[in-house]
Amino acid sequence: MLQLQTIRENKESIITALKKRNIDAAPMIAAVIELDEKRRSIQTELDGILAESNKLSKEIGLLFKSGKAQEANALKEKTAGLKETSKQLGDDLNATAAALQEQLYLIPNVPHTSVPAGNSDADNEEVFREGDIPTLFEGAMPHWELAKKYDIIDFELGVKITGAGFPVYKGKGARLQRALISYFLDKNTAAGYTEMQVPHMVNEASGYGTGQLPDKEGQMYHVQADDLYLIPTAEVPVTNLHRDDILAESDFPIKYTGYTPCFRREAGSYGAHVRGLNRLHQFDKVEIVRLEHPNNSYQALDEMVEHVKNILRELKLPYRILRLCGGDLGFTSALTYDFEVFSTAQDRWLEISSVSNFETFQANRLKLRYKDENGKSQLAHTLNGSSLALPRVLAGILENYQTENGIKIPDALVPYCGFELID
RNA sequence: GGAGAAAUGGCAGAGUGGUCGAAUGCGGCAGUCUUGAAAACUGUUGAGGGUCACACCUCCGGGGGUUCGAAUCCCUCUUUCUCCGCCA
Repeated sequence: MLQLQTIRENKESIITALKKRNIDAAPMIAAVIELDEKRRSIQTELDGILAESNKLSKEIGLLFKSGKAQEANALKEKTAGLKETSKQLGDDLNATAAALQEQLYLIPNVPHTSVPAGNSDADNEEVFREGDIPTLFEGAMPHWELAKKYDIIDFELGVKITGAGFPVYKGKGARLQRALISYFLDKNTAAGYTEMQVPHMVNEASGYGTGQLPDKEGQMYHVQADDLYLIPTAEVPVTNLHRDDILAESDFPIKYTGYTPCFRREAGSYGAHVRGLNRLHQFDKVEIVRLEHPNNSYQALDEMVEHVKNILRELKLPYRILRLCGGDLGFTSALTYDFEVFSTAQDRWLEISSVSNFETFQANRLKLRYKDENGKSQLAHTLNGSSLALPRVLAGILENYQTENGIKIPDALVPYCGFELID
């Protein structure tokens, strides 16, 4: 959520910047400004009436104390009208504030100046590429066939017990999953991220805090009996750890990592690109989250990108980094780098990590602030990234490391797996 | 699941209808003293709206109500604690 003050002061530049997202924000901004002005004028009027009625109440108290009941009762009558008006104004104020809030929720984050214009993922800008794309032997398979051949992931069993998009990992497949989780967590904690285990369900306030609500309501599984949401990413519970906090400048940086399963309804997804591990309703992910001073957040973003690079380098997977264009940029993000691993057998790139700076967009919803050197409250910056999402890393490993004798385990993972080959 | 108690500023903890945005202690910050630090002493120290700045307004777990007036009374929800039951 953008800050009102920022909108008031930078109306034109916000509208211009949001054009990169291919939206005309002018009507929304105009609505916000109008509602804001209305809200403030109602507030001013209401404040005056409340001030008067506060004053009268005090006088009445004093009159009663000094035994002047008659005068007191006369004043009481005066307050009746004020009460009526203030009730009405109060209702007005609430309605206007709610409408304003609703309108603010509709406006996405302002893209960073480096974000390229564009409509779709075709317009994303490749900024880095590394690693050799292996030459596979004749008869190399995509991961869903490998999974079946070596009996390490069973999609049908998942369908039986739950439904499509809920795979069952078996034997060495399960062990490799666990190995990846431990390996990622170790890499992240070694880089100074504190490991956290958080709930896998969150309440509504948390959903609003990081921006999944109300924008992506239909993407989350909602447990209606208890009004809780299954998390679509660890970003939600981890970032919300500091909802409503006021930090000291010296608290920065705050760096967390956490492993969680992630649940996504993926309503409307279909086709070849959702085969196998490419798109799931439940998958595992290790996330990194940072809370930063605004002056340092872009440096932090670069550090996160370097960190993820190091992991992919160590896994010896061919990958590239894209700077997302305005049309592909998430609602809450100001700048996002996507990491993609090349799937040799599928001959396409698979997104395995997304690293973003949300600037103050989430912090404003979270009321996540810090005290600056003048003792004033300022919004912090929040960032997060996958480090890393398991299914597509697994797909990349299976497909790129396959040999005629089985699937080799990347050297870095052998100590975690306890075996070198899936055969 | 049943019975009872409670929720107040960063923390602890007073406050049961007006003089309370809230005593006191701890912590934080600034100053005095000191070569420096500690101790001691003095001052200061919640959040939000509003204003050029003041004024002013709102907030004592959330929501609603009673009253001229609510941290204080009533209703309701949530959470925590104690006892009982159940349980990985």
